[in-house]
Amino acid sequence: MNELIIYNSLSGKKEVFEPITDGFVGLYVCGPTVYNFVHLGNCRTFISFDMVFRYLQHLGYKVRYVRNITDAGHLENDAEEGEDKIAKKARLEQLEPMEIVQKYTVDFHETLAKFNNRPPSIEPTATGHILEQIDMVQKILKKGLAYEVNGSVYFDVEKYDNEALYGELSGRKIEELKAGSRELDGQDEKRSPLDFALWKNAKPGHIMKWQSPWGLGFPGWHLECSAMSTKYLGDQFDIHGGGMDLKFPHHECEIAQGHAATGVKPVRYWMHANMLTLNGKKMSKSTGNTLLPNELFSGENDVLDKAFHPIVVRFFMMQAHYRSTLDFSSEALIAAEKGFHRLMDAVSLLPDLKTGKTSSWDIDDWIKQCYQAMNDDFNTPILIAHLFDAAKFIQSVNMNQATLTEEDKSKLIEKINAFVFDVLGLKLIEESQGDELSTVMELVLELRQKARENKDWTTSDAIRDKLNEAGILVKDGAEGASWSKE
RNA sequence: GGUCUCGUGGCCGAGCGGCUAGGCAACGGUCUGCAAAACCGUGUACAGCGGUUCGAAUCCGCUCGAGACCUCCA
Repeated sequence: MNELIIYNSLSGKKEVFEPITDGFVGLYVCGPTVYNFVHLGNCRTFISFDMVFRYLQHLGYKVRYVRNITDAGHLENDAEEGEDKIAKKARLEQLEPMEIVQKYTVDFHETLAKFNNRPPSIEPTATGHILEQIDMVQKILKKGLAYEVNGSVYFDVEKYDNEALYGELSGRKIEELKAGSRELDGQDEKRSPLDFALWKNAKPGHIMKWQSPWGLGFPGWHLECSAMSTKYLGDQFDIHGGGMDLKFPHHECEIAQGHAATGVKPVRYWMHANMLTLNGKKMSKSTGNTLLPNELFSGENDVLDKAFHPIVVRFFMMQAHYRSTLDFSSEALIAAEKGFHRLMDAVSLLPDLKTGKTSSWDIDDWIKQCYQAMNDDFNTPILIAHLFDAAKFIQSVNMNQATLTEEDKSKLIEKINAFVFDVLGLKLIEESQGDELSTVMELVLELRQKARENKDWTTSDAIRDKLNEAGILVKDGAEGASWSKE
């Protein structure tokens, strides 16, 4: 089998993946700030990395997957007088800040569970790691790469840039950044507009604050990820993921902080998932161009024509590469939904296939191609194309137009299940209408069969058409009729 | 304005120097009482204009168009 190749945002190239410790992978992904419901764009990133997590596990790696919950509300903007996002929401909803955090953390977990995401190995919170963050600030201060002003501590970007290289991830040069940055506010404490806060002094009235060597305050924008990834994965770890929009400045600052504090660059492979768009534009909380998962599942929204099952949405996302933007539309989702059902029908059919003395298809070659697709930077769309080839073959065997040996059948079952369920994280959508409907349908189809035997086509067609109108699809197969809900 | 992506057949979406991507839709066929489903077959698509090359959707340049980042956002 060929090697796993990952596109590393740091080098801008595909690189062979070599973990620091054989057989183990440290994976860190930036989690959400829990001050609002997660929208589908947020979900896409977490679903993408869930797939990465799953595939690494499938390959046999022991993966420690750390994803933070940002529950310390960072400021709304970089200016001196920003308002804490969680505190602001708490004021608007008349709740304690930690009630806000709890409410949206629960929503986040529930939503990702619907998408069949596996929970991360560790899900640390920012407020639970204030000491680690303070510790990291002190380390950076000791190295002389940060300075304190009025109870706040700022990272000295220019000084760091002299020794290391600031901007290597985002391809930015410090001179260009300086030229492009706005005028400083008159009372800004920062020496340079590029500097960023490691620790902020809490103004009177600021709710979420902690005691520190520099007085009462709260951690800076980017610090928590560095502190927590270092604590749980070490000074240097294998993969750091996140949304494309976090590349600059968030991840750039993480590199600078981590490097400054520990002396080594924190991450070997940087992975960035691309944006989910709606009407061709990035989904974004601040612009309101969003769709919430529950609006999608219920169909209660102005954007799409109907409701969609979370697993169908997951499949839709897997049909695009994680590094490409993906646009959300009814048409595209309906197409994905139909394809999904065709694939799952074949998967369900597989265990019942008859076997013979020969196989008319090269299963081993197919398996090889599936791994090749995934090993090439997690190319799920190509994997899915191969899965459809298999679906076609399964149907052919079912119709006695192709053959399959017992041995190949078990191989096929093993790998189809591995790729469809373990790696892509799909699952069969249960027709959960309960036994009542099933009993009724059994009776109806029985009556219809009687009519058909009597060649009473008027009655049998009427039953089928009426059921169809009610959203129940009747399919006449060789072994009798079956039904499914639309 | 700066930095960087992307523009593929009716729609979605891979590919990224030569070899059928795939899904949905459409059309023809097999099957069926008729349908549906399933299966078989059918598309000479790569924004435009130049260039490099034996050969370009794929590399280079320009033009047009879309988007992301440069302020919190996955």
